[in-house]
Amino acid sequence: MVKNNREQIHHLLRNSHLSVTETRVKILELFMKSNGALEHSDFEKKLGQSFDRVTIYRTLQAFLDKGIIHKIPTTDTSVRYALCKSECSEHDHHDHHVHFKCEECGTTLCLEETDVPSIQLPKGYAVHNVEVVVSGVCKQCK
Amino acid sequence: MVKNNREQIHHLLRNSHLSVTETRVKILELFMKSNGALEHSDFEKKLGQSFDRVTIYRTLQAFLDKGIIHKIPTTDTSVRYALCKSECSEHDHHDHHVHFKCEECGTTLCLEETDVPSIQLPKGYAVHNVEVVVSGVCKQCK
DNA sequence: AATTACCTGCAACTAAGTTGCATATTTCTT
DNA sequence: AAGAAATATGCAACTTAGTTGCAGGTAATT
Ligand SMILES: [Mn+2]
Ligand SMILES: [Mn+2]
Ligand SMILES: [Zn+2]
Ligand SMILES: [Zn+2]
Repeated sequence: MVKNNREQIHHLLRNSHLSVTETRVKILELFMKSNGALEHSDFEKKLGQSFDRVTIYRTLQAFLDKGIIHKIPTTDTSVRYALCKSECSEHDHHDHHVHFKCEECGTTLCLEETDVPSIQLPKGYAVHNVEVVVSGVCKQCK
Repeated sequence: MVKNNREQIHHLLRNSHLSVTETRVKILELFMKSNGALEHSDFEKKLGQSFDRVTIYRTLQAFLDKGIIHKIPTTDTSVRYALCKSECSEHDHHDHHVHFKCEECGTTLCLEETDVPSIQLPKGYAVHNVEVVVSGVCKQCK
């Protein structure tokens, strides 16, 4: 039997020891139905003014802490967020996939199938994490 | 005969069709003597209040446009800048090296010797640029 | 030295992010 | 199912980041 979204979300939140609130459910629904990564302003736009800005900041921070979402690096000041699809948990993210930013449509995608390569650094550096962000033109825009 | 810094800077600016001004020289000197990448607040700190914030923004933007500096992606809202050591020019950056962020001291470094690997994306994506940011512990901090 | 081109500082504004605290909502306990 | 405890939210107030127009200043060109 297939769980519906609401149920999934409920379990996700409970497993992360977060209480189930309207804001959190709405934001998770947004993540689930959206194609690419989302940035803060997307939430303000898509949720209208039904939720306070501060609540959205705090919700995203909570999701990050619990390993529900991850950040994607950018060269501008925006911060992009996407759902963790692997089994991330509190303080233990392992989203070892490549991210793609389309220069045409602006969408940022998680390429779950594309692993980050291992990088050989000069002697003396300890590597903890490798982020790869590719930019170019996406399938849709070609 | 070895050129001194001032002369180098002068030539760099003239070659980029930028006039030689105090702000630009000071900011380039800062880049040259600093170890890692710099962010906007570093300039305000290190230059004191001798220059207007706006001037610093515009100076960095001009350097970016001319291929004198490049940005380094981060997962926070800060933007880091570093000198281009390869032969970048107006609207044509090619800094194909890996960046390293130390989790201990916070320094962000250009690892000029470490090339970014080529990445094989799923069919349908056109790749224009690949950014690699490694985090971990640097030589000094180990 | 004068003219032109370009750069800078200021003011005013918009957007982004943080913190403390009172109130509201959710969860736990009985 | 009701009350107590724990947690989340909204608001206000504040800080930091970034943008734009414009007047005056500095650098380059002749
Ligand atoms: Mn991702
Ligand atoms: Mn670099
Ligand atoms: Zn696209
Ligand atoms: Zn370090």
